[in-house]
This record gives sequence, C-alpha cells and structure tokens, in this order.
Amino acid sequence: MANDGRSDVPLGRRSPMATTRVMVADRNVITRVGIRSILERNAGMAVVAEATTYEAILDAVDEHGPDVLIMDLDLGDDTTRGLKICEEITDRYPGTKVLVLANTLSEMIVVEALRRGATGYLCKDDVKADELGKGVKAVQDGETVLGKGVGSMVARGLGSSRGQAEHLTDRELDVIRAVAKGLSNKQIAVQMYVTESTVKFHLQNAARKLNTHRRAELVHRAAAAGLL
Amino acid sequence: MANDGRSDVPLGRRSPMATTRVMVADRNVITRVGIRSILERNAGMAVVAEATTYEAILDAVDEHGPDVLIMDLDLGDDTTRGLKICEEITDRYPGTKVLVLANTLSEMIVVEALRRGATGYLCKDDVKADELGKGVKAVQDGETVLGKGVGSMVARGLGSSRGQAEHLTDRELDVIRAVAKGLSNKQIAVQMYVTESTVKFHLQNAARKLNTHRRAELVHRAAAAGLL
DNA sequence: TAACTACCTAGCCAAACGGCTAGGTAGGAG
DNA sequence: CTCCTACCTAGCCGTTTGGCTAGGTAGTTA
Repeated sequence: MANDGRSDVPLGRRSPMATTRVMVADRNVITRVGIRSILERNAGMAVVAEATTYEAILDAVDEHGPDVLIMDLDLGDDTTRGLKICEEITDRYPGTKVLVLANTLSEMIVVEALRRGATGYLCKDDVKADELGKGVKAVQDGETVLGKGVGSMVARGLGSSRGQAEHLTDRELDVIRAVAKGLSNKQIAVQMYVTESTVKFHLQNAARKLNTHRRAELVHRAAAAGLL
Repeated sequence: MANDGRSDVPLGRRSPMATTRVMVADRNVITRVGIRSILERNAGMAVVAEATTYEAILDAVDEHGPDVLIMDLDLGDDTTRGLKICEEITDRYPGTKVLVLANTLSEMIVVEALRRGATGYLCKDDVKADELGKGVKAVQDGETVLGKGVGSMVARGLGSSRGQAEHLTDRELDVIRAVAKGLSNKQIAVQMYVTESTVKFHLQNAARKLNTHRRAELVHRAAAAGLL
C-alpha cells in the first residue's frame, strides 16, 4: 500500500516527450525558486511539488509521486532526520529517486546518504546550472550522480569503515552538543542525570567513531558534519 | 573617480517608474537564479550584474553601479574578506547600499557587517519570498533591514562590546585552527615555533574575546562565526 | 535461548588544560 | 618620547581531560 498513491497521479505525463516530474525539498525559498527556474529551462522537466519540512516530504511524495526528489538533508536542526527520510522514501517509493543537494560536504553524511538509497549527491556551492538538469535526468535513469569532490570522499568513506559508516547514537550526540556549549563533563552529567563516568564513556565512544581523541576536534567534526 | 562609473550606466532606468538596479554576489548559482526570479516578479526591479568571487564584486560594482548589492559574505574560505569588501563598497560607492544575505546567523558577523556599513542583514533560511523584494526596496531607501532574530542579536552585540566588536588577531586565529584539528598546546607550539606558554596566552585572549573559557566551545563559536 | 546494541557506572593515573601573575620585544600613532 | 597593540615567555596550581579496565541493565533480534 505504500506506493499505491502513485498510480492515481499520472497527471503531467501527457506531453509528447515524457515529462520528468521533480519535487524539491528545501527550507530555503530562494533555493526552491532557483531550482525551479533552472530546471524549467529544460523542456520536459516540471517541478510538481515543494516541501520545507521533514513531515511535508513524505506526504508530498505520497501525493505527487515525483520521478526525482531533490532534497537538502538539513531541513531543521537534525540532519540525521533527513537521512532517515531519505531511507524511507527509497524503501517505500522505489519509483522516486532521491538526489541530495547539500550545503556542506561531509564524508560521513555523504556515505550515509548513499548507503540509505540516495541515487545522487551534489553540493550546492559547486554545482553549475547545467549540471543540475543533467543530474536530475541521470538520477531518473537510475544512474548514480556524484558532485565535485564527492566521489573520492565515497571511496575513502567506504574504505575506512568497511562498508558501514559508524554513526553516533542519540546519547553521544547529546553529550557532544553539551561539550560544544563549553560544559565540563561534570556539568553535563548533572544536566543529563547521569554520572560523570557515563559522560566520559559516551565521549570516548563518539571520539572513536569520529576518529579523534580531543573534544575540541570532536565538536569541530560533528559541527562540520552538520550534526549540531 | 571611484563612483564615476555609475554615470555612464543609466541603462535600465528607462521605465516610467524608476527601476531598482540590483546586483547579486553569491557563489551559488541556484541562489543567484532564485534571487533573480523572485526580484523580477516585482516590476521595477532588475538584476543588472552578478559576481561569484570577492575580486569580481568590486569590478562589477564599479562597472554597473547598482542601487543595491545583495551579497553573501562567505564567497570563499574567508568571511573576514567579505566584511572588508562590505566596508570598501560602502566607503567608495555611497550610492550602492549593501544588503547582506547570509547562510548562518552569528552575532559577531552581524555586528561587524553593520558596523562596516551594511544597510541590511537577512538570513537565507528565514527570509520569505516577499520579504526579499521589500527588503531590497527598504535598503535602497536607506532604511536598515534586519531579518528574523537579527535585531536582538545586534542589541546584545552592541551592548556587550560597547560599540566595537573585539576581533581576533591573526595569531589567535592560527591557534584556534590548530585546536580545531585536535592538536595539544604542545603540538601547536612546535608547529608555530613558539613556546607552549605563548599558545596558552593566545588561547586565553581568544577565549576572552569569544566569551568562553573552554577550547571546545571556542572552536565551536569560531566555526559558527565562519572564522575557520 | 543467546547475541547484540545502546545505555549506564566505577575508579585509577598521567597528561592536558585554565587561570593567574609578571615580565619581555617590535612597530605604529599621537 | 610615550602610549598602544600585537606578539612572545615563564612558572605555579588546581581542575579537567583522555585512556584504560571491568563491570552492570533493558530491549531487540536471531
């Protein structure tokens, strides 16, 4: 029942040349309008829906059944939420390909997104106007599209983590966020209703996963990965 | 000679109602196209030039003499460079008002930008489509435009630093960048050819300026302010 | 059932850090 | 010349940290 919604929405497939139905998910109006303008220069492409929140994405995909969903993983304060949505879409709506259009380039996020079913990953600041249209077409055909610098990152990411990127648990993220605020382990312990030992435990695990052993770098990497 | 360039570029001022000549500086094509689309819905507004690098901004402003320059301060790897450009434009081309359109909201950057002559400061993720056009018009009239959340930030910023934001010295930035990489004070000392005491000295000063006393938070704030 | 994950706790030790006081130099501005 | 800024150095002391070993529970999956 998951993708039944698609069958009753073949509207828009009426032009002589099949139209690529695109949906855009981004919190930023300017970006949404920009993507729409760029894509609609190409004949045969139409932006059929937009979404600005995580909740709205699933509804809109279900309702409009786009061929390609262009999405920014960061639609709120939680990029991991974006990753989950990405996985959910590709699981439940195999007819909709996901093209991630990210603000930043973080190895961890790139690897996770692809592992969860994204067919393409482009970086906003690097993408050229014509690349966007080509990327959408390629992704629609099931071809994997990786932007400038993304490819090598994937290679490294898959190599270093042997196929499965370790990702931070909720608790670890909580601790890191507290560290970023300048709290000491003791203060964090009080705030989280656990002991200082536990705080140190989570930090050690997080540090190992992010491949560092210094809290300053830990915070920096987590921030760079869009985790804060 | 600075703004002589304006007089020979009155093209576009031919409509009955005076046209607002806008220039957009942003590294991101999608954003540039988006802004153009949104503004050109309003009659009486035209995007007459675009720039994607710091160098190109000054040339383009000199050549086209826009009424309003919409710019992202972060066009490369150095936001402070954007601040300098902002100051230079407002100094040399008083006929061109600067409206900063930022990705992130950092108290330090906001305060600095306004101190250096920006007439408005909006945040990409918060701005609504109609606000952009209104903002441009208001800025053109010399009215200060502050986006959601920016106002209170300015108040706090001006209050805490009494009119002059303390800014980090080169050396302090070097040390912070090293800390962000996870280096210890000793390692940083070796790398910078100074003693550990000196490293600690710079860190203490930087920490005071950024109003913290923990290196993890120091790195986080510096990163949030686009200083790394 | 066993195995696994996420979570929590304890204590030890050496290293690193923060906070402080008290000096120094070189270069530019008034 | 004096003041000021940015830069550099020294040492002390208490706190925080990183790194470690060695346990525990609850919930899920195989």
